[in-house]
Amino acid sequence: MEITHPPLFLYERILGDIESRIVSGQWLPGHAIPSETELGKTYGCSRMTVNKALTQLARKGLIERRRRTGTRVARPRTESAVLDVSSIESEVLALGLPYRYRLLSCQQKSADASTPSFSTGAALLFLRSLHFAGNAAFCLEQRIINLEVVPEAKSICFDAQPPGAWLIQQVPWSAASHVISAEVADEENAALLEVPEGAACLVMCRETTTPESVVITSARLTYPGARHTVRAKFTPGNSG
Amino acid sequence: MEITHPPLFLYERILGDIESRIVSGQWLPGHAIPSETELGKTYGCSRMTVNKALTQLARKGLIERRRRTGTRVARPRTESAVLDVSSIESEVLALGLPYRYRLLSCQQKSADASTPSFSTGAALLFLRSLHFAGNAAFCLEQRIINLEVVPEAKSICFDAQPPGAWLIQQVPWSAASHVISAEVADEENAALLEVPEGAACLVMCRETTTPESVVITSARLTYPGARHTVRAKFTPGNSG
DNA sequence: AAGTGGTCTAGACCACGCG
DNA sequence: GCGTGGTCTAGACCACTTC
Repeated sequence: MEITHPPLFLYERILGDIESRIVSGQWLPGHAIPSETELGKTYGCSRMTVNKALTQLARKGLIERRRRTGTRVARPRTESAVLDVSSIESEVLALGLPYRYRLLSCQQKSADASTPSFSTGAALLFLRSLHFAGNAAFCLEQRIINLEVVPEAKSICFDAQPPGAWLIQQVPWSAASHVISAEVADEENAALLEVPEGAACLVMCRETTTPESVVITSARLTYPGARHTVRAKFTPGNSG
Repeated sequence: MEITHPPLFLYERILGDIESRIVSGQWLPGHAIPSETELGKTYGCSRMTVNKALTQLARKGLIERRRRTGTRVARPRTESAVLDVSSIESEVLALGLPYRYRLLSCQQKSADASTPSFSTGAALLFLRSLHFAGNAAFCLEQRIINLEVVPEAKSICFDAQPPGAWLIQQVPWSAASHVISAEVADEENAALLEVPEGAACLVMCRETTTPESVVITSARLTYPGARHTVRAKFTPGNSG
């Protein structure tokens, strides 16, 4: 499917060409994109047409434009532009509390029926870790990393560095989907999060995928419901 | 605060002028906006400059443009562009289940310390209702409507029509903020939602405000955690 | 047929930021 | 200085839709 191309305008073609080079990883974050005049010559069109394409890409956040230095591929700053969740560390610091992180476990296993998001047999890295705000437990993270896509993760030590922070540096532009739900804490999670057994928890599951729809990583974040909320603000026209 | 306007470009001025007329309710949904050529004469500029402003407004979804018939103020189709929650009815229908609605209670009271979002003394309408998907309870809605802003609500019968569906027709463009959290069901809510007492529930609180930051309505939606999730999808560049 | 939006042009000038 | 992006122009042609 996905045959939506009838009479493509020139600026749409330019936009699509550049976007696919970025999203495929061919042009990595920091890569210099030709100037408007150069692209105008390449496509045999005026600078205004090129400008229209590049301006829209900049508004989307895929590229960063500066005078004199030119246009470069931007580096993703958040795991989700929808919910604006950059990292748990910055969430905690935004509350004015000191941030601390502890790795609970880390092991390598192959994908099977219990991990339907990953193709069977793929090498996976399973991580469990706790994030603290001040002295209180803030969030329990259960992370799976697809080593077929990010083999470098094998040789990284996640004792000091949370996997989310490392991954956001590694993986170029990618898509993410979220599902938020509510659960009561079982005995184990209650002990870890320092809440009574049966307390309500907010669970956020995030899956990040490559343009080819291969899951790069899945994160399951469990927050004590009484201590955490997800906020979203909307003023008309924030999506333009 | 909010003095960020130093050297405003002309297209930004045009865009802002039109946006504020829409968002203030001066131009209601359906209102015809002058054509590009007319606006070009009004502002003493070329059509391209007007086009840049109007194109951006159309991308934001505030206006709808059609050839020959011209440009009109769009009508909001969702209570939140961020979470894409149009109405509970369409949520249920999207699951392929028949939708049913029942009003539990409806009473008028004045704002006091228990309703900090509304200025003290304001006339408020309190509604409690249940939404069903098939035969199962889907969501408990606790709604407060500010009658100072929407006095028409006094004479509306919410027995058959959910308040959210009615409000979205009434109120023009407005801003909404969301807070999502988790709670366990107390005895009353458990009975209404047909879940065991102590079950985890997802609670979404939404406040819709006028441009002057007066709260029009507040909605507290309680979903059985096991039966409902909030989904958000993100592909790079959806916000451009 | 007429008027609308949509794209595109081949110029222009300016502001910025690096050398 | 000089090259970059950013805006703006005064035209143009086309597609579409209603009349």
